[in-house]
Amino acid sequence: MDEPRADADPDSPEGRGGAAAVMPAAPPGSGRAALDRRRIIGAAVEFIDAQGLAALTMRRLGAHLGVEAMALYRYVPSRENLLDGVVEAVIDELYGDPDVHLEPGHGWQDYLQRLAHGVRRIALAHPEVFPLVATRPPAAPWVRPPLRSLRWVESFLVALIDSGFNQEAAVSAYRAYSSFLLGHLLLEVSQKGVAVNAEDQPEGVEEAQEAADLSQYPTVVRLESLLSLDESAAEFEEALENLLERLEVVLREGRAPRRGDHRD
Amino acid sequence: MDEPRADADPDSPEGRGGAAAVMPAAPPGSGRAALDRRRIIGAAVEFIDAQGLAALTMRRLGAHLGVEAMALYRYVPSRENLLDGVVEAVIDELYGDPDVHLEPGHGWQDYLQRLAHGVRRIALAHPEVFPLVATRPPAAPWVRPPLRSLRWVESFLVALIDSGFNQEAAVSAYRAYSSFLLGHLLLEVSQKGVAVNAEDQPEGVEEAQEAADLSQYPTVVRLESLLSLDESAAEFEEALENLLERLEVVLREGRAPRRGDHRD
DNA sequence: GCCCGACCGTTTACGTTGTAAACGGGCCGC
DNA sequence: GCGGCCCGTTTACAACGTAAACGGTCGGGC
Repeated sequence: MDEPRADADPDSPEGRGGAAAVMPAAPPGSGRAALDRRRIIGAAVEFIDAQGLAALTMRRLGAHLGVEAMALYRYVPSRENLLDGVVEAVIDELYGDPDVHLEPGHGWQDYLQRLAHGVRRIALAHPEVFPLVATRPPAAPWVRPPLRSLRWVESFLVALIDSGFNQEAAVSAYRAYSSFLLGHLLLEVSQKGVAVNAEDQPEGVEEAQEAADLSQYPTVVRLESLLSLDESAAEFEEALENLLERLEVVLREGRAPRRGDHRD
Repeated sequence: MDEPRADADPDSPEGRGGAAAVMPAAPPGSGRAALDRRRIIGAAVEFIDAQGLAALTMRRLGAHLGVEAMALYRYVPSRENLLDGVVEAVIDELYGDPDVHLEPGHGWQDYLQRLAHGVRRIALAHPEVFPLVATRPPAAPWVRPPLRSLRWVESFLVALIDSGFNQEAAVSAYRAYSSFLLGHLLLEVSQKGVAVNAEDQPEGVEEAQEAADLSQYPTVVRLESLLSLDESAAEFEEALENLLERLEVVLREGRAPRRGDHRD
């Protein structure tokens, strides 16, 4: 069971080394491993990946670390702050990804491609965490999900400006890129979540009743197999390429991608 | 304060009649208004809009309705189910929107435009509810947020197929459309949420410290005013038009928008 | 006219949650 | 060797979601 497939998604966790996790610098002989903020947050990520966000409780997380709940409060001021830390830790995995670079050595398109796939890899590795990445209120208005890190925003803007984008175009590209990633990845992980929930209760009774309801929606029924196909990887790639092409036009025309209404 | 501006966003709540709310059919002389599922869900939407999702408690919602918490359980099996109802009620506001039609009378582009703006109006009217719309696990894999209603999925597919899209193209368009809406609107409401939170604590101390941190990100600092500009309406419009153009090409070429790699 | 069961909101109760506060033990420098 | 500090535990409490029992207020059958 669970063997890697030939046509595996290059961003899926199985397609790579396996645990691309946050890895709290493991215990190098430290006996039982001392508690500290990083270890706690790492354990929280693990826990959410395994049990889901709703199951994360201070007491349960404590138990997972072999400690009482209150011990966590010496390193983490509150559960809310812990969740902020979880979000930060997860997107910080980008720094450890050898395929994503802070500086564009091979052009801005290569840079954006690598960055996008890096974020997608994170989303797929932590499907239960990603909705948190998507919805937690950002620290500042211009730090947008899912790229919620000043360092990446800076990197992004510099990369594009250095490649010839003017300021307005770079900022505009940042926004378009953010919504592209957010929409595609949130949809993808939410769909994945449904898939695993669905194989939990194959009861039969509910299925029949649900299918009966469907009689009012003949087109949905007719296209059900098409609709159920998971082509997320291809769609992601296609939409990303389309976005890059759009940005290329913007760059070549040297304008901000404003209301240009060339409708032909 | 709070007066409508000249360049008002046509999808913003102030730009239209005001409360586009769910309106639980008001009390037509029924004294104190009987409890029922619709009224409870309507009150929940109101409550979340006003106080935020985290503040919604069975006891508080009961109090808001002049009733004890346990009374709600006669009409709603659980808080989780109540939230599902909230999501459903909010997207069902689409049916009451006179500018959105279930059937495309003026072509598929008009149909998609109206639908998109209808959803955007809902997102802006209920910014605290929209993340719920975006992240709650859908009932079936092909019911995607934010258009989480079989009736609208059916309507969407029929509209496109009747307009000449083949089945694959219609399904593909449904996916692209969903992620477009999800990404743009989630980003927009999350940004709006930060804006209102930001004007709560203008302390000065934190601001200075935060600004100090920014010294490492000179480009972000330099572009701060550009980054803070809210051009959501224009960006939404532009991305929507781009999507429609893409779909138009797909339609004209009579292909499914698969891996076509014409890279020129 | 009376009574009875159905409806529907209240009361009470329980286990779980996040977190404040007091506690105590083991290790360190003096 | 001993006082203080670091850090995990204990105890405590208010608030939560919800199960169960309760009671009042009806409308209809005898």
